[in-house]
Amino acid sequence: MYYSRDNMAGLLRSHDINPTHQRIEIAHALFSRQEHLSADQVMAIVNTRHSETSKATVYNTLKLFLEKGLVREVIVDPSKVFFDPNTSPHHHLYEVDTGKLSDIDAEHVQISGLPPLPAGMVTEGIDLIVRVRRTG
Amino acid sequence: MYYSRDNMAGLLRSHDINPTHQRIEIAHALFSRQEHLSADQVMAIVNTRHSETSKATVYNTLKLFLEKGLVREVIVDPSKVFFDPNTSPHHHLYEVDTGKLSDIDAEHVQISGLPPLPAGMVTEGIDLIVRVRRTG
DNA sequence: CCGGGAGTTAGACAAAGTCCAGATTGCTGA
DNA sequence: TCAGCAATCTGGACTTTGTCTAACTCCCGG
Ligand SMILES: [Mn+2]
Ligand SMILES: [Mn+2]
Ligand SMILES: [Zn+2]
Ligand SMILES: [Zn+2]
Repeated sequence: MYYSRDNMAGLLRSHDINPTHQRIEIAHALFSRQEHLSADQVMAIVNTRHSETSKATVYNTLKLFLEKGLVREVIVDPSKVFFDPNTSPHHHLYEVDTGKLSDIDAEHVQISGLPPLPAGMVTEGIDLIVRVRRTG
Repeated sequence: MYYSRDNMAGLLRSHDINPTHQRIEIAHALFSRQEHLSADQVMAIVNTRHSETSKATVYNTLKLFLEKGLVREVIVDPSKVFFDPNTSPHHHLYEVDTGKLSDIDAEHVQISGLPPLPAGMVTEGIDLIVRVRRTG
């Protein structure tokens, strides 16, 4: 298994993150599933096993992962942030009824005709979210 | 002035909304400015004048406007929702440092190569957000 | 061993938003 | 005119998501 707990320490180190027990568990929750998880979901997953991890540590760790570029943030639900272990360029499909969030490969998506940026500004990212609903 | 208080009643009626005093004030706050406002900002604006409007009414009214298609929601800041009086198709430029949010006309923007939707799904909207930061 | 820095923790706190039961408002029909 | 009624509004309690802090634990080098 590529994203086994054992491999998490190396992954963390390669992103300049000191691998502690809690950080390994949190990384494993995200990377073994390859899903978009909220902080709450991460905490629930990590704490079903053993050794309780505190809320503060979950939030601290997710923020650290974000700063170090290990995960990315997806802002799509007005009430919570999702953390995304997939940092390659991609877009999102959001089912508004169910809250289900899935990836859209950026490879074949073309965005053209954007106006030039205001001077002194640099693009940090372009988020494309396709909001869908079940027909009815 | 096109978006005077006097014209708000008609605008509300044309969207099947019973124009009450509070609803007119809230619509006026949004439409006279043509800006993206949070619920908090709306409440602050409405209450600088007279006749306090309660938090519950601000939230209820904004949700009603949303359902009736009078305004749209912009989800871009993880901590609060912005309400947008511009319901024509357009995209957004978000300055992550300052929180400043501005419109990008959709007219010349082309998005191509999106994969087909899952069966039984219909697109509710496509949100494109360009996140920018001041060079430094 | 011991000291110190990095990491973790409980729990208080804050901000955004929801909910509810009671008060107000503004019609309407007698 | 005005009582009755439905729609709307309200204060305030509550929930959820996230932040902060001061104390505690862990671990490593000397
Ligand atoms: Mn708000
Ligand atoms: Mn929040
Ligand atoms: Zn993703
Ligand atoms: Zn807009």
